[in-house]
Amino acid sequence: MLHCIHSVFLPGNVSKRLLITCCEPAFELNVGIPDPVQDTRERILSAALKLFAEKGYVSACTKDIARSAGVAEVTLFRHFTSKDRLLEEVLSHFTFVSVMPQLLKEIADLPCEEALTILAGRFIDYLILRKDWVSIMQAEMQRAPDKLFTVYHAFLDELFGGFVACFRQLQRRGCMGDFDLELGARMFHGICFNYFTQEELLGRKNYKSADRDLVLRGFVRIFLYGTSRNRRSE
Amino acid sequence: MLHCIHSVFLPGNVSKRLLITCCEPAFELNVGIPDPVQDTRERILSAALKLFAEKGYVSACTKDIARSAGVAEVTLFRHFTSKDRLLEEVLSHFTFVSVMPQLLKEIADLPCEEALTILAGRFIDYLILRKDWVSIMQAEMQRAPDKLFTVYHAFLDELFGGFVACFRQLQRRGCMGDFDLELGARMFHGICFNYFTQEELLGRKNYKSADRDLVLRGFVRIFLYGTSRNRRSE
Amino acid sequence: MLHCIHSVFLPGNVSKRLLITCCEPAFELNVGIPDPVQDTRERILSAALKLFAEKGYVSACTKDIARSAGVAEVTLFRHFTSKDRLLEEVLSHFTFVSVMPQLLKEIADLPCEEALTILAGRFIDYLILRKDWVSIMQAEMQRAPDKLFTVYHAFLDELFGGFVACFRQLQRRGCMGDFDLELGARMFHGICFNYFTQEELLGRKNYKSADRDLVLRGFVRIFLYGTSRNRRSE
Amino acid sequence: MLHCIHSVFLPGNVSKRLLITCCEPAFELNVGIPDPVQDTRERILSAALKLFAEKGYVSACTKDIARSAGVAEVTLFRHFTSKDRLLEEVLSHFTFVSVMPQLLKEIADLPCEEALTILAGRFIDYLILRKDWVSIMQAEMQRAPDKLFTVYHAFLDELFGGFVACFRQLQRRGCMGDFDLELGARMFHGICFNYFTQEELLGRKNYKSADRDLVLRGFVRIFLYGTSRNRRSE
DNA sequence: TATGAATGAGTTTTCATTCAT
DNA sequence: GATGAATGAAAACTCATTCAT
Repeated sequence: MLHCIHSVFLPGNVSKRLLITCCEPAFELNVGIPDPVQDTRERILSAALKLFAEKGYVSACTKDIARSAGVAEVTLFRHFTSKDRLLEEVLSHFTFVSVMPQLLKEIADLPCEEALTILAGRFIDYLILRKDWVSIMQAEMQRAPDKLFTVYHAFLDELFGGFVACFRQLQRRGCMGDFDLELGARMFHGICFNYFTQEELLGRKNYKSADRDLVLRGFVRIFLYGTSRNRRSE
Repeated sequence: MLHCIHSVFLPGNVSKRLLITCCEPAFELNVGIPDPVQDTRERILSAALKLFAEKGYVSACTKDIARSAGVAEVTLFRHFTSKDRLLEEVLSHFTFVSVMPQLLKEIADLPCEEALTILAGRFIDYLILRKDWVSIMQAEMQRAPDKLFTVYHAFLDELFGGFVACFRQLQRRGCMGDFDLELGARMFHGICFNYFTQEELLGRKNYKSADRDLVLRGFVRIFLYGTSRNRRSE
Repeated sequence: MLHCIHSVFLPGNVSKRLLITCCEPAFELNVGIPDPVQDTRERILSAALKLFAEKGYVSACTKDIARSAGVAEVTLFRHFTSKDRLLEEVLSHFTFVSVMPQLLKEIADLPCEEALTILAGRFIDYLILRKDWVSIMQAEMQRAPDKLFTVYHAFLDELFGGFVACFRQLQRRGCMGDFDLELGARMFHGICFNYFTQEELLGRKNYKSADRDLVLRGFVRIFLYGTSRNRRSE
Repeated sequence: MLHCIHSVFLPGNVSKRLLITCCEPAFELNVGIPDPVQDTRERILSAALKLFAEKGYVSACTKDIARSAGVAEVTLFRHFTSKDRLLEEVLSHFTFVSVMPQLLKEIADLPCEEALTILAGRFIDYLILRKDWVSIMQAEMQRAPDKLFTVYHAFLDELFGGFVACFRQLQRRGCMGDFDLELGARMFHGICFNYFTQEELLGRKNYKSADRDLVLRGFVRIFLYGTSRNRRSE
């Protein structure tokens, strides 16, 4: 269950490798114990994640998921009882892990603009890594079985909390102004999440990807200066 | 086809009435010509919009749409050939109309912060009015028949263009700093759209709705100060 | 819905023809109006009756029923919503009709032994005519959805009432003794029903069928003498 | 395999305890030899008997039977090869044992009416004890694998034989008239079996159970008087 | 002997779509 | 133009049974 921790929010661009690895983390961690049962289960989960994201929950049929996982359709039901339960398990199995704490340490010594730019970058990397997961959430929220709501809201709460903590740390260091942290967190999240949505989910490659850092830096600067007015105005 | 224009981006809060009216605008506009054929067509489109948004494209079955529109299932096919075509027609029928031009005039004489706050508010009102439409787009983009992409990207382009034009106007009036307008538009859009998504689509009523103006004003201030640094720093 | 009345409880042995006709009575009555919808419905009902009786409810699959009715499987569901509902409709569609009144008239002038023998014979004929229906009831009662219970108990109540009325009539004519009519009805019913079960359902052709009348007459005599003891003893 | 003998046809009413005990008789008899293999086998047989009776052969799935017996599903197949064979084994394992001989001795000295009333009562007690077994037979006869037919017909033959023997004994003692014994056996059986079916299987508690003896006595009297006419008429 | 894992064949049911009127 | 009836294709899910250990 601890898979993907290492790769998340690490410096550097997200590589194709990471995206693929993301779906089958057990392999790396359990190399010594190739438990065939877990393997089957894991393969089904990964196949389901991929197909749910690709075709939507309803259109991704269990037969295809099973075939794609290399097992018989029944096997899927043996492991997950129903398609609905499979969705739930997929969404909790691949759910985020708390990364903010570590990240806060990483950016502790960086200058403010640098810190926020890296924060934004890592957050987006993380979303890219969890692209399928996010995709499913975006698409299925309105059909929203309660379980989804719970998981997704927990995800958002965790994020906002992380942003708030980050801002507070920067404030303590004296490099961020005094402002409504909750509101700032929502704003910062909106900017990053929207960037991700447009670039990755909608495929609107408005900016060459090489320029990503520039764009994010641009966002950060506006945000940083905007929230600094109180300090400045003093 | 131009229904809803009047109600969009007009000053004042979006009332329940408007939201409801939105789905059956033809009645009000075509009172003089109660063309029964158009009527049938319109009723199907409205029913489809509602059900697609509610249950997702795949899960909203033609039988339910037809029943909800008060016609036989076959009639739906007479009018729209296939379910796929129906989706396309729904999405273009209820698509946005260019509202920015008018809005620019409205805020022409307002002080900058006021202008942007109202812009944000109207934009969100507009999204609320088009909630079903947006919902469908969010959910079905990944399944993305080309047609959807085209329509949605046109929608976004129009929006960004509008924001850019608005910023440019405010710059000319000397009340906004010098900054990358495209980048600003993306940022501003992200903030507003994310607010809408969370409040309306995800039902995360973090802020009491009475405070909406305060929140938006908070966003706008940060954005405004942030983009003014260049001017100020001079 | 009035099918089968004419053929039930008429004098004479039950012929193969009657048994077959029983399942598609509408043809005879509605010759002038070959309503294709009713026809389809009727064909499905008949096929279902037959297959349910033959293989049991669970084992008679809807595909086979549909094929045997000459329609597509979906058509069956269009008409009956679910397999469970189909069973219910089959059981009420082919349910008994009140025949006792007419029968009482028929045997009004016959000597007592003759009257009871004919009553027993007709009752068994009737069961043979409804063999499939009874078969299903026997087999599915324990799985017993409430609906079945209701229908079957109504069937039994009607029968017992009929027997009681018959005995009372014979008493009035002075040719039956004084005895507990309810108890007598249960006994008489048990004898006849058991005969039917063994001969028809279990295929225990212990007695040559030509002797049926003899067997029944034997039963009747014992019953008749047995219930006459009170009169005799006076 | 001879379990239940002691409790069958013993004087006194059938207690709840007997009914329950009936399914797991081996425990009591084999206390000294707790053969674990037989135990497993026995547990499966009992579970199968219960579930077959409750849900019908087809609906009682091997998984449930196994779970209810506390073993793995495969184990069931190890012991019985196939579900069909399991049914056969269940039906022969729990089949009746010849009880008539003993019963004849018991009623040897009783007055005729008393003897027949007790005979009827014991027979019904016996059926109640074998309720599950009878239930299965009733329900599955029509699907009738040959094996079932054989077992059930043997059961009936044994019964009829018993009744005939009983009647003959009473005749010898001079307390029953001269009549067709086969025919009488069928009649007597029908009356008792029908009583059982209605009270126990169909749950038609028409008569308060306290009155059971009265009802049976009523039946017996009619039967007795009816069959005595020949003697009397002389 | 006992079992956890896996499966092929089949079940009921739903859906978009066509036909005939 | 509108519809009731009919359908082929596919969906989720179940079941008895086998395999490997």
